[in-house]
Amino acid sequence: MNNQNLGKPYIIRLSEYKNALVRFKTLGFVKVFSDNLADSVGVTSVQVRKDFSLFGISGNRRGGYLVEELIEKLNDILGKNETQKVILVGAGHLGTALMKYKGLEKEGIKIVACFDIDPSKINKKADPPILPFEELIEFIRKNGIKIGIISVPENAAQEVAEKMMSAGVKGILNFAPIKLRGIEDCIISYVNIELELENLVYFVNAMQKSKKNKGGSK
Amino acid sequence: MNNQNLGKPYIIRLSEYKNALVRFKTLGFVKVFSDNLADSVGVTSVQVRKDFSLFGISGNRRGGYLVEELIEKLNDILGKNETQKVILVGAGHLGTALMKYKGLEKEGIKIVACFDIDPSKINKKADPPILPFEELIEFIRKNGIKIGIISVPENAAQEVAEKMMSAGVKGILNFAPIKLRGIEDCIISYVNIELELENLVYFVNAMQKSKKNKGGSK
DNA sequence: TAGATTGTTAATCGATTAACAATC
DNA sequence: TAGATTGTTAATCGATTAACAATC
Repeated sequence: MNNQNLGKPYIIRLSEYKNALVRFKTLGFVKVFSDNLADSVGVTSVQVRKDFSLFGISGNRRGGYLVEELIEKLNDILGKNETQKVILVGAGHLGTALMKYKGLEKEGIKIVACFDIDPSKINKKADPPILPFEELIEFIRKNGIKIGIISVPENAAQEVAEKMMSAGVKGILNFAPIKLRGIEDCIISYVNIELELENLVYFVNAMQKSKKNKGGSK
Repeated sequence: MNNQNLGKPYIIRLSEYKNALVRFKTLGFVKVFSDNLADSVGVTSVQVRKDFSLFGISGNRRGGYLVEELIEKLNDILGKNETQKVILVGAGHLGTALMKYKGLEKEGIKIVACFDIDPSKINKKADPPILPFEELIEFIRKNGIKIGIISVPENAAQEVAEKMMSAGVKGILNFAPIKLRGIEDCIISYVNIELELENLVYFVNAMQKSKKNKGGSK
């Protein structure tokens, strides 16, 4: 995804290192080398050490890093000490998939409520509850929500974003395939599945062509 | 999604320009300026012209670009002249959302079949049909499929990828939150929702902190 | 001690932006 | 012609990589 999103690629990598470390820990590892992390995340070991040095994380020369300690430090940097409460707008197919997805909770991210304009989708007893769109602003204010996910159709996304921002949301993850106009102090991030596929199509085609032109040599 | 994906960020942008142009066209535009495209995609107009020049696309000095013609050229570059047939493995919540999603067809991308190991999910009459996982390799070979989407749990993703590649798939879009070991002539792309959210959490936290430290000034 | 690994400084690479020339 | 816009060359910026010093 490349992509089109927030700068600072090393933050994404820190999350990836952290996830790899958690897997290493379940395997019983006590220490790791930058090489292990590099392999697991698909970067070079220099990259790993460089990223760590950016945040003052140091290991033991010759002895690698202590898994437990490193996870702790990374969680601290990434702000993962407390569960992040996020809201979701749009209870369509994708929204439902996100609500049902267990992977988020594992990362300390909890969808605390979903909102939709379709009255037939409202279900206040569900977990997370699906509430009427009109209650969005009040809910955000009351619960101090800082992060929202948008999974509504393209033509509704901008309005949803504006309501979120007006109520105090500071970070939006937008699945609608459209650029949102934001305000200065809100960070907007995108996941655009069409775009990812189109990109893949282009590179697959390009590869096939270049192979043909080279007359079948690799 | 920043990020973690294929290089060449301008290809993603070309898709974005193309999408914007399609919208302009429905609004009745006959020509556009690089400034219009820049605004709509969220880049500068120099970026737009630079990207075009990379592919030998030129407009009319003083007169902008003809919408129709530009769409044509971009579609040509992006390989969008014929419908792209892709397959999907994993008919869980996310997989189902992808099958139901109309946005792909609009972009000339068609999920022609889905595969799952759970017998209760098989439905050969559905559109797209949901077939047994054992039929994956044969289907790919018979239909010359080049692109596959993986939406299975983390621990199954590598096996699925290997089966796909062995049958001739050259591009994979992976939704499982794990790095896949690939082969030389297959391009692997990632969409990782947890990672996007964790990234957002970090930057929202960072912003809040920096605001506090500056004593409330913007 | 020698070897393996970390951590940092400098070089390289690629992408974006600035400056400006071309021209309708 | 003057003004607006395109298109290109050069400068800048940031991220990655190479080289190497430090040290357990």
